[in-house]
Amino acid sequence: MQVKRKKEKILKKESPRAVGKQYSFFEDVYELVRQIPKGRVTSYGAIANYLGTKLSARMVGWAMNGAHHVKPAVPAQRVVNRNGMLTGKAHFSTPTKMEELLAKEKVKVKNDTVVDFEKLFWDPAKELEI
DNA sequence: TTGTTGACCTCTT
DNA sequence: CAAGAGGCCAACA
Repeated sequence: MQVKRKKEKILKKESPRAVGKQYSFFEDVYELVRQIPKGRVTSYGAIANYLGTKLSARMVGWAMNGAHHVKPAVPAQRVVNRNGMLTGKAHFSTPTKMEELLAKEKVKVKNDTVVDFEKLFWDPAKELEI
């Protein structure tokens, strides 16, 4: 994973355990998510896959869990599951926050699912050319 | 310190 | 075709 891992010092209080490592899955996830273009979306699996461990898509979700109190803000609303469903909307400040944020980016959401998900899908492996 | 859980994905029955 | 289980890593009790 040749992600632009800037030697930032995030994960201060977020990942006490990761402090010793300096870098972690989370950091890479945040970096990647921040690079998602406006109006585009991607999936947990794609991120996990890009980072090398496609089997740890769950961790991407965990990373998002802490994304709320991380700065700069991580556009977690652009990350959905494989079906384009807003599974993590419940974790936002309000259940509709995620949908609203996407709406501002001209991303249509219907029944908690991103419309034209396949078209708006942003594959990091391709866009960033691993 | 060990065990359970979690915003998921994929393979197997 | 539908349902179940496994697997990754980190946080929390």
